[in-house]
Amino acid sequence: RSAFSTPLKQAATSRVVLTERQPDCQPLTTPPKPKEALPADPWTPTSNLKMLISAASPEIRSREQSRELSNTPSEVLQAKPCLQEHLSGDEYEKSQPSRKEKSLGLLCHKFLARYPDYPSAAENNYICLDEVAEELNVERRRIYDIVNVLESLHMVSRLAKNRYAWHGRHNLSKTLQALKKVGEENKYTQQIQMIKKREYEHEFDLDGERNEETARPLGSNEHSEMSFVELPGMEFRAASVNSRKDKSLRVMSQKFVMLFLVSTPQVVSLEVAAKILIGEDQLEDLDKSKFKTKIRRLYDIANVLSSLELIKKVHVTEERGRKPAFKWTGPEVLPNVQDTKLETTSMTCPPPTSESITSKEQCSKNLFPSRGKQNFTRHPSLIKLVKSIENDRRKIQSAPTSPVKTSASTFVLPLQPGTNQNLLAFPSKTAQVPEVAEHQPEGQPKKANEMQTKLSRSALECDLSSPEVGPKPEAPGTTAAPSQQPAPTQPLHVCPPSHSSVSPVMLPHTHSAVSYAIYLHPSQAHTVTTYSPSFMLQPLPCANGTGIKGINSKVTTEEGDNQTAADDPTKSLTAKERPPVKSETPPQKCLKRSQELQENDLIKRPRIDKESLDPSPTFFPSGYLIPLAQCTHGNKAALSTTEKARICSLQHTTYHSPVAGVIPVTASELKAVNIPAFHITPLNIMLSPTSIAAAPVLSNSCPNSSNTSSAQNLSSPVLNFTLQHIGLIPAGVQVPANPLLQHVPVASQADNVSHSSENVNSQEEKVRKNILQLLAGDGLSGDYHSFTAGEFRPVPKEPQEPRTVTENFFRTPGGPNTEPSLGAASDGAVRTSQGMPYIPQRKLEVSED
DNA sequence: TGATCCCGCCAACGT
DNA sequence: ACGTTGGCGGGATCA
Repeated sequence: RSAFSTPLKQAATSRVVLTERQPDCQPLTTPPKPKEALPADPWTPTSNLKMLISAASPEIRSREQSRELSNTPSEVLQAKPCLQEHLSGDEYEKSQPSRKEKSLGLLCHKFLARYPDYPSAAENNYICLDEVAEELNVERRRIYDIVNVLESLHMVSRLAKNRYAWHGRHNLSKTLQALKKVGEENKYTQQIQMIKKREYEHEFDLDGERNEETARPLGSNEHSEMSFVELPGMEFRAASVNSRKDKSLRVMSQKFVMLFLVSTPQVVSLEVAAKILIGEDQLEDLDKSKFKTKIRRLYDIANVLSSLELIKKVHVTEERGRKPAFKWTGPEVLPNVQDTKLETTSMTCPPPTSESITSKEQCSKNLFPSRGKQNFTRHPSLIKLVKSIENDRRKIQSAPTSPVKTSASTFVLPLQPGTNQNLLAFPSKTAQVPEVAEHQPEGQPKKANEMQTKLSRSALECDLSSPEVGPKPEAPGTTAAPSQQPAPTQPLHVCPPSHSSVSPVMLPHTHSAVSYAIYLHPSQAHTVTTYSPSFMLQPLPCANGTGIKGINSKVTTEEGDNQTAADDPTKSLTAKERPPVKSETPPQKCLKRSQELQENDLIKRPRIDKESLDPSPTFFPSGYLIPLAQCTHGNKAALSTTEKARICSLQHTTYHSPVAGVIPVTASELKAVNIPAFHITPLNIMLSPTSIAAAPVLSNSCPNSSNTSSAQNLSSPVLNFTLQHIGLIPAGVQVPANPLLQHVPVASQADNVSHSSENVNSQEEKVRKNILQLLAGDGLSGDYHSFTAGEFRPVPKEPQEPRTVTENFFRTPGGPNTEPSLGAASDGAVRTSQGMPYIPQRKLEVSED
């Protein structure tokens, strides 16, 4: 718990405030980054506002702020309480803050002003909901709204009960990449078009015919509920959070963002968004109230996103009239992320040893309160293991027959059909194999492997080098000396991720290096089997620019700034946001390469995908993406780096099932974390293999998944490969001996695995068996669940740590969870989505208010 | 009016 | 049983 509860308000400077706020911060750590140093006024409501204002980008909300804030500073708000007493009724009322002053957007600004965009790794920015609510003078409920949205962007993660960790924008680029990817996989673009088309049709020929076709696709698709998309790293928290059915805000927020990222003009009208999000749209009859509610929620989300300056409100004018819409003003999401910068260091970094320990300890302190040592202990063994794994992997890859490119392979989360757990998958911790159903058919040519390998290298380099994807944390001026803190490597903890593969599906990264894990609802899982056709459909996946179907829209912002074209994202970026991120030059090369590869793959593979399409098509992946946790999971990060490289190379495979989630951490993450080179220590490397291993394809196949020929397709080599990895994985996981991990429930069979590497072998065997079974078809059974990683919680010493995982993730039927299936699910029934025809475009104009 | 969206009831969850 | 989360939608404000 935070030590301080004292309100900062009064005397501190904004900066100070921050610092104080975070009791937990380590002294050493650099001070919070104050974004531009703010004036050091006493902390008064007013000052607060000022901060906000200054902080706030002018573009967004400028109007409101200027109006509201400037004129009636919120002083009123805070001051009021005192005044109130004296005032008579009317006066009192007058003094009351207007509705606007209480807006979520404003509140969000205040909230954001409290934390640096790019907090240094060292500092732990803990957020205590109670405190915040109190300080901001709002009910907690409101804070939840904000936090939930921030969480969807992985800007915060939940640590424990009333507590969240602030990550700022470090993970933002990754998150966005992941979201974009998922959005593409979901075919959101098509869905949007569909909707528009329908509307269009409606206009003219009222119902005439928009029969099923039109309707269908939509319904089928989205319906599914999604889960949350998580980035590797942040998962822990997610896990806990996810356990619940997070139905809305979080997920809705991610979906909403996805819409922006996939749509060409990057302008999304509320109406369309609501329909898609409802997914449900089942069949047309949206009921009004539902729709209305959705819209309400979208406003809530939009307000927060606006405060983050990721979107801004505009109006789209169509024939019908003006419709409220939002335009994306956030950073462009590049397919790949990569920066150069640290890589060298990271690569070079010496293995962790004593020093690492230190760092690690810090980490653990922050993130995981008590455990650290253990991990280290295991080191050596792990290393060996890793190496061996690596070797194997190499062999495999190089092998002529080399199995399908690993990249392609994906693991699917096996969710039980009935269960609700939406999200599960945890990458990390346990590896349970069981569920895996089949692996995917994608028989992709292997040649890719070779290339990949090569690429991977380069990619790695890139990744490594570019530490920050987005985040460059260091705020100028800020104290932090990233270097100082060793990265918290807690290597140990990390490991797990790979295994987790089990549950989560690993997606090959398409262009982006980003990895994410998607959690699906069980129901979805079935459906999902297929790969997303989207790729196929869209030959030009990435293009952000001109879109395919563009609507002619004119966007105008209020301020009249760049409003016009909705598109140039570049402009919009704020300096703050984009800090380091964009420097992608070097990386770009990598990207290009990877893309090229991808393209090739696409070309090659298309057929397969198509096939998959037919059957029951749609799947919309819904998931939650988790970014790597920064410090927390330093290890992972390390792993990820390696993987990343691979991924990078591999990415092409877009097609995977939407469901899958990628676990691997990206280099960027590391950067974000500010983890020093350490991460890359041998351990990491070692791990990476594992993580990679995870990649092997296993798709949860639905039993019926016609498309996937998974089993059949597996080549023995592949199978072996897969098995090996799988087997390894578990071992690896355990090795780390991270307490957390340990707890994680392992697959029933696997569970025994001891942490030590030695045990691995036996374990492997088990695993293999399981896998085989799965392949055979057993896997489908819903029983087993995924495991998860534990979540990290700050609280030291609580024994329960592990609990989260178990409980949440593993809920078994019968338990509390059994919840009503999502309504959606039922209807979600499958509808196939076929490619959507392009919709005739209408003219739209976007205007500002 | 229609667009926004604050407010807070109350259920699901967690402890 | 009680505290935390957060879905949800009535109805107040705004434009």
